Amino acid sequence: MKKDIIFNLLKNSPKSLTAEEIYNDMSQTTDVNLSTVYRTLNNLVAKGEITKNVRQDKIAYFEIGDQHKHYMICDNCHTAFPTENCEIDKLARKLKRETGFNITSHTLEFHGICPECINKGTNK
Amino acid sequence: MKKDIIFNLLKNSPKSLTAEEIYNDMSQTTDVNLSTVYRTLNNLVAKGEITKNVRQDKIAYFEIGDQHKHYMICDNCHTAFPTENCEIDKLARKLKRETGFNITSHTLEFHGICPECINKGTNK
DNA sequence: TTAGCTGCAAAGAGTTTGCTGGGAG
DNA sequence: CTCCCAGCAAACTCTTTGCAGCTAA
Repeated sequence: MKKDIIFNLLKNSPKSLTAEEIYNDMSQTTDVNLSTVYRTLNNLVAKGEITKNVRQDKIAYFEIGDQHKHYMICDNCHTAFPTENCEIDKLARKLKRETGFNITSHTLEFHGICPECINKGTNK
Repeated sequence: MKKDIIFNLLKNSPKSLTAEEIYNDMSQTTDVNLSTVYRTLNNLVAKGEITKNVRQDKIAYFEIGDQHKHYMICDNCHTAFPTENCEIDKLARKLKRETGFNITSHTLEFHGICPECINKGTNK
């Protein structure tokens, strides 16, 4: 089942993946259609097994539900650097308490220029 | 100049606006084209006068640069409730110090169900 | 047989772009 | 006269959907 292949790709990836990345990867060993990838991913999201996150580039990134990560994204080379420590949960709980809003998820994204691009002076 | 109309709409709005909202609003008094709205908004963003933020719904929201706000978005009624206090700047400074990444902006978005929808029990 | 996967092609939504005419300085 | 602004239509990108055939239980 292609669902398993997709799930495993996500499971073994250290970073979140786009539908296209998954499609390209799978294509090397399996016969797949992009629609199938999207459809499967949406199924997994609906089941709560994976997470979907739309970034500033308007592209949806998927990852296994439990590997909650935030990223620092370089506006020059577009690399996404994961940030482990998420102190937002504290803030979320505080907001929940103060407003009665039942917060179930959040997204956080930092933008700027990564050290490498700063050194290379390749900033546009 | 339509740029001024657009800028003022954003200036007088308590919340961030989408290109379409701006277009609809302007259309009542002025003759405009959606492309013009987009083009003007992108100009303003390039000049740093306004800010563009793509949310999970894949729609770009614009606001005046200095009114930095985050939102709690109800997944049921889709209303966006602004959150004033942004403690992310602290985190950003810390990350900058630890990683050398020059963070210039960030986005934060909370998702869940708002008090009103919880009470009404209209959750799907 | 019944239900759930697929592939394929077409549709959709939001946004961008090329080309052209117009108005401001 | 230049140059920037605006309108229009077409193009683009990522994603979704309808339809039909297949496959597994």
